[in-house]
Amino acid sequence: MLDLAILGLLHESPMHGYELRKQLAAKLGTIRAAISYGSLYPTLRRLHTAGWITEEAGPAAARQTEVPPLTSRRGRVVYKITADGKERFQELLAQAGPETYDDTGFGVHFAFFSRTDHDTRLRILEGRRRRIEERREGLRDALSRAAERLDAYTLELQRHGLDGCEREVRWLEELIATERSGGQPGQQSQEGRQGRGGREGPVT
Amino acid sequence: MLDLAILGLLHESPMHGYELRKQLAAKLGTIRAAISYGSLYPTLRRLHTAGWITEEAGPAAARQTEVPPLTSRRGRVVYKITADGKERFQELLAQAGPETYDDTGFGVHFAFFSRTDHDTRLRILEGRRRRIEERREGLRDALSRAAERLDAYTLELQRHGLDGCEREVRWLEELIATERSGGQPGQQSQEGRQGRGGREGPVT
DNA sequence: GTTGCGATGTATCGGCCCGATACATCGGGC
DNA sequence: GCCCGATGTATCGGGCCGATACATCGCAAC
Repeated sequence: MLDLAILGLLHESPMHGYELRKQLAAKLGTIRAAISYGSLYPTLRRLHTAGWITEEAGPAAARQTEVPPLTSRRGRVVYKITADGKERFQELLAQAGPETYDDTGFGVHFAFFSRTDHDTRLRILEGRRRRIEERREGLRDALSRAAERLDAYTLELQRHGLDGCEREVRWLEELIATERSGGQPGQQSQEGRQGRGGREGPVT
Repeated sequence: MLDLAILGLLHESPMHGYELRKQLAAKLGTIRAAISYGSLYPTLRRLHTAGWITEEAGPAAARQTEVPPLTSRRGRVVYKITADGKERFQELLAQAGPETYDDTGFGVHFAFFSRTDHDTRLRILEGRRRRIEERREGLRDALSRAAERLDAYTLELQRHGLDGCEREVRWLEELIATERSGGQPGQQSQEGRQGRGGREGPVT
């Protein structure tokens, strides 16, 4: 999953690790806290070994190449996607396994939807919807069957979860409808959206 | 986190691993998919080593004690909480670190709120609210600052995340208000709740 | 002017947890 | 009589996290 996210960001522009982490947090902040360095650097190494990215000494280190490193000077490393990496990125984008529909997997795929083709987008949205619907049904069953056997707080947790599922399904329905009509998300199709943060430009 | 959940369930009644996993899924299904055996058994072993639970041969194995195990017969193992374990459980319930406020940590704590004292409940609910409010502010900033630089799908993901935060905060506000007034969740304080799944019995 | 602090930056280590896999029992349907 | 799905215990490789260490740079306070 990290592979996809990193390849996707490096596809936009080369970067060093620290910057990568910040961008990752900005792009995926809604779905996962913040990727830790303990994951980032090993993953970058793995991607490098596989030939999907290159590692180059950045300006900070290059500045010092003439002076031999007295105190083992560690420069910044700039990572760059390769042609193979771009291919791999497309491959990861298109393939939709079970892990594509869980919270994290779906979030990462969705974040790169502008680079994904129409059919794949639709397939992933529908797969995700099915997944959430199953979770919702499970919750509904649990609530109607075992309502008396659970304490008030567990019950409230289930109800809140059920609400969340219903909200998620509505959101997905809207996205699927927009997708089928060939539009992009963001231009309000219904009355239910007041101008929040950014953009409310005219229909493209 | 698993420690707390397992100890909490074993506090209700002794169980073997398979049953434990099912109950865990039922109780925490809204917050984490389903605890895997690759986590469960090592954790149980750890709890046993620490002296917080005991492992006993269950009926299926006991039935065969007279016949020497020809084919290394593996019986079911029943786990039971000890006095130390109950103490540890209370300790884990009361202590609220940063990880108490993330999605999983909060969910697990909340699921055992009926065994948590009033003050701790309030402290955790408020800590969680603060956490979500911070996430919400970060998202709001990102949306107002970088709206033009993001593609439509990333933007939509942020908006959906922001909605989720606002919903979560409203939910927490309600719970905090209920908590302060000394009530239990579930008895609708506002008009906004129609009878869904289970229970709408009279006030206890 | 130096001292100290927060942001930038790279990297590892122990440990939790997951998914896949293996193996064994048992009840019931075909 | 046979297979299949539910029940049940257990391990292994690997991904990812939190804590930690180390190093540089700009800037503000003293």
